[in-house]
Amino acid sequence: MKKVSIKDIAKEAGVSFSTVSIVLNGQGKERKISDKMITEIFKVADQLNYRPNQFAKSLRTGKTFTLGLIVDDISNYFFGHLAKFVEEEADKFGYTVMFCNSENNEGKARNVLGTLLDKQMDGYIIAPTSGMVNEIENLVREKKPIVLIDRYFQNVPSSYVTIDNYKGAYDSVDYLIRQGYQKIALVTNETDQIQILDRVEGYKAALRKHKISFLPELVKKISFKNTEQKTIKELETFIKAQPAIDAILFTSNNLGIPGLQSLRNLNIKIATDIGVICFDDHDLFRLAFPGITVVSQPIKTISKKVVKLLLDQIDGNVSKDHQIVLPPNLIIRDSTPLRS
Amino acid sequence: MKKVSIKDIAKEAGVSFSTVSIVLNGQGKERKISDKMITEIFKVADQLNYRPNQFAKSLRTGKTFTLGLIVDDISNYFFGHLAKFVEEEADKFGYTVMFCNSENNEGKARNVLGTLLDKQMDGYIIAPTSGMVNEIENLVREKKPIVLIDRYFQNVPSSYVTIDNYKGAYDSVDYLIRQGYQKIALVTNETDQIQILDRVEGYKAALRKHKISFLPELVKKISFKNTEQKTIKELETFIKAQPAIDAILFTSNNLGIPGLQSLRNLNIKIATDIGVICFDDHDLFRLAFPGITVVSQPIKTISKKVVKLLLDQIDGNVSKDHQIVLPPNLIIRDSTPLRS
DNA sequence: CTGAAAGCGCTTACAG
DNA sequence: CTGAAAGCGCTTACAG
Repeated sequence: MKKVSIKDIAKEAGVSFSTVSIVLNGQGKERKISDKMITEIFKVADQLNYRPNQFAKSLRTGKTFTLGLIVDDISNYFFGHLAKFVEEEADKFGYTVMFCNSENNEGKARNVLGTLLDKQMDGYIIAPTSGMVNEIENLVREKKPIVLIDRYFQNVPSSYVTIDNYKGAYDSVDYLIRQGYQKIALVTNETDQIQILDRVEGYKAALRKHKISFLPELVKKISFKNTEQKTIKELETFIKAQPAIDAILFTSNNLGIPGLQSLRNLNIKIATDIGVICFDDHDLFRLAFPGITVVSQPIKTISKKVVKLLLDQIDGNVSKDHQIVLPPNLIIRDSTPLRS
Repeated sequence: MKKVSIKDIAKEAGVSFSTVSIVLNGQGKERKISDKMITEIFKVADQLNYRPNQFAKSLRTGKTFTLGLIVDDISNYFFGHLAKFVEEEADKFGYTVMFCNSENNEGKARNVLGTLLDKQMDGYIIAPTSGMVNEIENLVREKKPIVLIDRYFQNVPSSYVTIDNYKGAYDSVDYLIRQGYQKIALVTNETDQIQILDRVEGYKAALRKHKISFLPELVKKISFKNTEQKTIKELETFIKAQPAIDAILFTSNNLGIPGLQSLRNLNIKIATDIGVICFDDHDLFRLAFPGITVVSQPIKTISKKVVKLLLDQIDGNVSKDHQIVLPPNLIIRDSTPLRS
């Protein structure tokens, strides 16, 4: 079961192996190789079940037809679906994808980026951790094809695709207030990542618009390092300490899901006792009873845009519009009824 | 920003590039390269920020330090978590993982396997579709490192890691009957995949044990090709047609989640009106109200075993116990109360 | 102790 | 129309 190479085909077909290479790469016609030779070579290649050695190819051409994807956590609803659609889209163009989880942790993120760089991906799709600014800056400077997702760095001129996070939060809070909620808590992560900061700003702006004063004690920040259990406990404590709260905006799934658990533990009824909105849709929110109102991201569109942007860079076509901000979608369910 | 190679280091350090290669591969000591040379070479490599070209390496050594993972759908709870843990585990040993979705579709599955083969993964982790028997058989015959997950082929002597699906279903139905349920429906997929067939067998066996006769009309089979909407509709029709049903066992998430939706649409109350158990845990089942009783798979353990088995094969250590069947875990929640 | 050389499997100017 | 040759960046016997 020896691996068959271009030489084996050459021997079998009675030509030099350069000719084989040319034909197999579809340049037979333009190089005026005789038709019968072309047919013959393809036949032999087929018979021997030839599969080109990709290393050799990559070593020569520098291309790998592989995209690197770094996300926080692939088992997360948002990133899992993103990964799926990215793979689907990349597959259409003959690319495969290699994924790594950063666990939202600087060290791990830098390591996996290093590994992907060593394996010379043709392009990179990265949800960057805060500490990666320098690495990303370098990649951009070196003109490596790269598209950031979910967040970006304001001072780094990279391509990215995100949603309008400010608007997502603004619309949610505006909607809550119109529904009659007044004491709206914000549960968010302790981070300087732009997508989170924008959500916080959107929250504040909506309060301002309605002349409701911003109360720092209604904002709870959770560390990325928390276990889910710890988050649940912290949220219980927070909610108990602020009994006047009549609604909560969670800035992510990772917060909203334990949040639901905390509310259940405290025996606080969603909709009846408290309004709830969460960023990012999820099967749970769709099917929970009551259904949870969410700010949903158009994950499929994001994935398509990301792959498009990246392949354009790889192919040397500079996209003029390489920083894409998509509109979020407020999906109203039963967790935010009119406040009586 | 030219890529620095081993030659650049050699020139800088004033030695031949073979020496550099030897030192960088940590064989300096045993090849008795002088200590100062070793230090010098490492220093230069560091200064020049040298990163070895992996193609060249792979071309010579045949190793890629990459594992290929083929799952039905990475955005699925079970496979997403599996992928995460596999990556985590592989990372510990210096391997990265390339993933592909088969979409449970023969053509796609065969394609992605071909691509991974071309890219010469060091090993393969595959949730095989039914049509892949021949491909898997070939891989096994060619002694390619491979471990199947979630299901396997009875006539192919490959490594695999699954749970005891028969027992999972048996225990669930046995439990339901002890709780007083009598008319237990089974909602499953239309497939000949072993993990599903085993679940069906477990269901039948438990009925037999309790001398409840098996009624074919209580079994609903759903096609993998269905959209979620179609499944919801089909399940509504099925449930309406069998009003005597007092419990349902769903053999997978992809069935249970639309199932919950169907029940809601029909205004049938889980726990009060009907008992529900589903295969594979999920955030939704944990936090739904009422919480859904599930047959949970030890995903982390599965992932560890899979990677262990695969790396053993890669390293040429034949594991005696290469077909692992782990016990499932019946997690009892509120969807299966004592039937009054 | 260290270096020259072959070779992994390709692609691609170049020559004829 | 087709082939000989160089080279991508490494590793690894082999020689001295």
